[in-house]
Amino acid sequence: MNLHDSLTRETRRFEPLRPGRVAVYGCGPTVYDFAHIGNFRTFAVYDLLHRHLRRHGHEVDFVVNFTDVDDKTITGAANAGLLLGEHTETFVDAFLDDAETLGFLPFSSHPRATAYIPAMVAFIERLVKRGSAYLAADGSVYYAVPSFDAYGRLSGKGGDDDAGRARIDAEDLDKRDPRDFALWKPAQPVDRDVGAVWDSPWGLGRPGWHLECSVMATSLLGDTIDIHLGGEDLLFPHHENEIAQSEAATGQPFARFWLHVKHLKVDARKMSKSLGNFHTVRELLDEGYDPAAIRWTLLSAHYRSELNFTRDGLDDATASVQRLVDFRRRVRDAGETPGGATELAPRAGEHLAAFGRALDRDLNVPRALAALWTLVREVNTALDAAGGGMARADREAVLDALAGMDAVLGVIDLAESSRKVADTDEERVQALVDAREQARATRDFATADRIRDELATEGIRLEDTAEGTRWTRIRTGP
RNA sequence: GGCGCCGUAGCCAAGGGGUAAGGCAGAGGUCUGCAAAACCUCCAUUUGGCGGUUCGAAUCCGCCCGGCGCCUCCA
Repeated sequence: MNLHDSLTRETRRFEPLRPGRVAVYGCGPTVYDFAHIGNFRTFAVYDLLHRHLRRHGHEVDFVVNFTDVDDKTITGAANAGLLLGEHTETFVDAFLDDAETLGFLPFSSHPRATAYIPAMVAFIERLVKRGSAYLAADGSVYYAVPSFDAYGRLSGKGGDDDAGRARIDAEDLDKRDPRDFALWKPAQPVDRDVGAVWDSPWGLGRPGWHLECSVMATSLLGDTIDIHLGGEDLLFPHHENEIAQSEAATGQPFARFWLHVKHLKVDARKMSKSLGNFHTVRELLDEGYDPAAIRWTLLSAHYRSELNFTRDGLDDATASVQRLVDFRRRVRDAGETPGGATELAPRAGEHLAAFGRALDRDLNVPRALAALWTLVREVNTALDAAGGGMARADREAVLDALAGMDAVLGVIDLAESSRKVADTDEERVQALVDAREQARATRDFATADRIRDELATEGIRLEDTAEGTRWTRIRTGP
């Protein structure tokens, strides 16, 4: 498969450093609030990559951290009158809930920054020893950017002639270079209030944000990882700083591929609380949207393209997901016709292969979806022509192809699970459907249509077929 | 100001030197008591505008217009 590497700005073939085992690190949420739909676009792409790597037969060590100590988490805890851990726990749990809602495969591990403080201290000591970091008069330990020649290679920013250099103000006076960044910060009163202080050779304090990811990544995955992911905003300075720290400490290349996910916009504007277009997953669920439709929407554009998140888009996605659910059900329920496989079986295999090839091209989901819809249309056409039946071998091949595609898309089972009805409800619906059948038998269409309309308002769709009336719970959006 | 990205039909969205994938919506049709679902047909001589390179450009180059991101611990 090929992936686009932000560092070299080229798309090239990806092979794991260790055959069959891929080491991936994705910058995770800062747990100071509920993650929003934009955050989840990025994480949905993590899940997409995770699933596709597994489709390739790789074992994947996929680490997604929780940043549970930084300015925002500390401020949030202080405002809530809680200890840091008490405050962040809520949002850690919420993230894991939302991830499950959106059908994410469990990641290999979710390290919390606060669990890696000793490793961070040791990491800083190595950097100080190597002359890459220094203790400043204010008690902070800073990374010395000028000591790292390759600084700026990833982002094209941060050269010593950069305009940002002018950004020197009072708080930077203790730095040797304005680009230097904190690895360790001395304890402030608010830090002590919420319990965000740890001991170190430089006194009580807490780690700098950039350091956290370098330490968790190298601790869990080794000095050189295969793929490092993040939102596009993290390219500078976060990822630039991660490279500088990690490579200075280990002497090894840090990440072989850097993938950056483009931000989504909402109604063509940047998402922000002031514009009122700030959505969380749970809010969208409360409005009645299907989790599978949200997932579909987040994945439907290429990850390096801007994605405009709209209600219309969610409605489109709802329809697409419903069509897939209907399709799988139709194939599963199809009557069996005698004989062996026809041309349908090899065609299904070809479409699955095309689907995989598209994803191999830097996770090109839109192109992959074209293969999916071609499969759907060809099989539906064949079913129509054959009066709704198909050969067993064909059906198995089609279902295998569909399962192979959905192993990456992950929407069909997710959609089915949100369409379950309670048993009692089922009896009531069936009774109404039976009553309608009686009415139809006597050509009392007024009654029949009234029942159908009533059920429609509950999201129950009726279909009169040659084998009788079938009913299905569908999703049509809020 | 510095660095970078984007502009494809009503909407969403691929392609990225060889003659515009796919989905949604819409129109007509098959099926149906009527529907629904499904299928068939139609739906961009054209890819923000103007030039240029080329046998050939949506794809390359230049300029212009419009939108956006990063440079502030926002995914």
